Amino acid sequence: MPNMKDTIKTVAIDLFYKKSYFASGISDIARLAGIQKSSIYYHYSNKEDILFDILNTTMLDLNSSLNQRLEGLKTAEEKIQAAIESHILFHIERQKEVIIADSELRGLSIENYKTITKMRDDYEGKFQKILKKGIDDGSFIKTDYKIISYGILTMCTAVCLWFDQKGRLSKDEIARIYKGFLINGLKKSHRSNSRHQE
Amino acid sequence: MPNMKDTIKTVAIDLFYKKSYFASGISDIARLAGIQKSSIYYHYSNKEDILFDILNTTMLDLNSSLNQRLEGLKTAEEKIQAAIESHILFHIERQKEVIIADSELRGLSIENYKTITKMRDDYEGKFQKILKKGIDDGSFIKTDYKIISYGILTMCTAVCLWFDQKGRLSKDEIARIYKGFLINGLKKSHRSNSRHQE
DNA sequence: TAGTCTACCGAACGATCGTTAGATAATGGC
DNA sequence: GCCATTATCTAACGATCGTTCGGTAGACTA
Repeated sequence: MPNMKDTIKTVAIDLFYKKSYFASGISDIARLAGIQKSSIYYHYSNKEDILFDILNTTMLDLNSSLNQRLEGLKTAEEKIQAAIESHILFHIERQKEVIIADSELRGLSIENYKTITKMRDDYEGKFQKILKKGIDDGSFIKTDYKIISYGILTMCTAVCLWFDQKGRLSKDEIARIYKGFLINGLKKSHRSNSRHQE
Repeated sequence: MPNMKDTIKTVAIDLFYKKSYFASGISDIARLAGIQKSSIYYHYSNKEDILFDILNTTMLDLNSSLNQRLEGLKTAEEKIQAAIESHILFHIERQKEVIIADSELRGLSIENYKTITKMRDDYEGKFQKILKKGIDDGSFIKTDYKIISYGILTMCTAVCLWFDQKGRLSKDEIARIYKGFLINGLKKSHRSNSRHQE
């Protein structure tokens, strides 16, 4: 017997994912939750409040998921691999929510928008810190770590857009393939100086 | 003196980009175009028709942009570099439209949806063909070319989300950085067999 | 048993939605 | 000077939007 607020949130995630935030009505949510639309306002103060609740918990969970995964790791290579894995797995496991988080920020008021983007920027910052460290200590190729962090993050984020539960590859296989490809791209190639190799 | 249909399309691109398709009203478009909302229906049969027009021309242009850029190229490495560059530059030059194309497919009817996704799949197919060729002839590392094609495409697609006209890097620099990173990731690393190197 | 709180309901609010109908003014061909 | 076409207008349509209001059944508290 789950409480009604959770039910509302769950059906809202479903609707926002399928139809987008603005195309989903309060009455749609109410119908799927099995209550009258006015009852929604007992649990949430307005429509945007539902969206914010979804985005907020998603970002919180994403962040703590990363922190947990990074605990105890030392080298930049270990860390970036763990971060990539954490990011990919979260984006598969929480597919609907992260798709909403990526596409519905325009539904937020200015203050709420700032709250969410602040969390996103902090999260990105952790990836950038790892990359910078790896470049500085010579384990990664010299490159623009900010731009590359965007690249890595968006590449792994987009997994949520095409991942198919019944597809050919499991989430762990996808994480492994991407980790390998990205690490290969980050590490010094045969063409550059080979001080660290051989 | 541009014609009104183009004006409508231009302001619609602006609005859909800023506020999303469903949050933008016909009256918004009309106001910005300087006409009454009923006049919209002289040029477009309904709201979705405007969206489809935007997505359709965007996909057509994206495709012909790639075809042009690939002309005359032979090796997989040349081709994938050219394809990456074409993709990135297009996503910077047509920033607003590609963002709409990436997020507003849910606004289309089933038939229109099929038309657009067909074009997108054909486009993706060209990247996959190049990657497969490069893997088969030994110039790229053995990897899952479908998954990697998604990765490369989404990574380069997402440039449109963070690129800033007044930012630190020009579009050509970004294209160069990404090309370098991705090629490095695709080519055999120092750790694998080195038959092709030295 | 009276009062309070929780979780909902039904009905209505004004505003806006996408769309249509019919009128009109300007233009160009015959 | 007449007719058709083009491009726009005003006015209105029913439907739906997010939100608010007052009411109420049931559970818990004193």
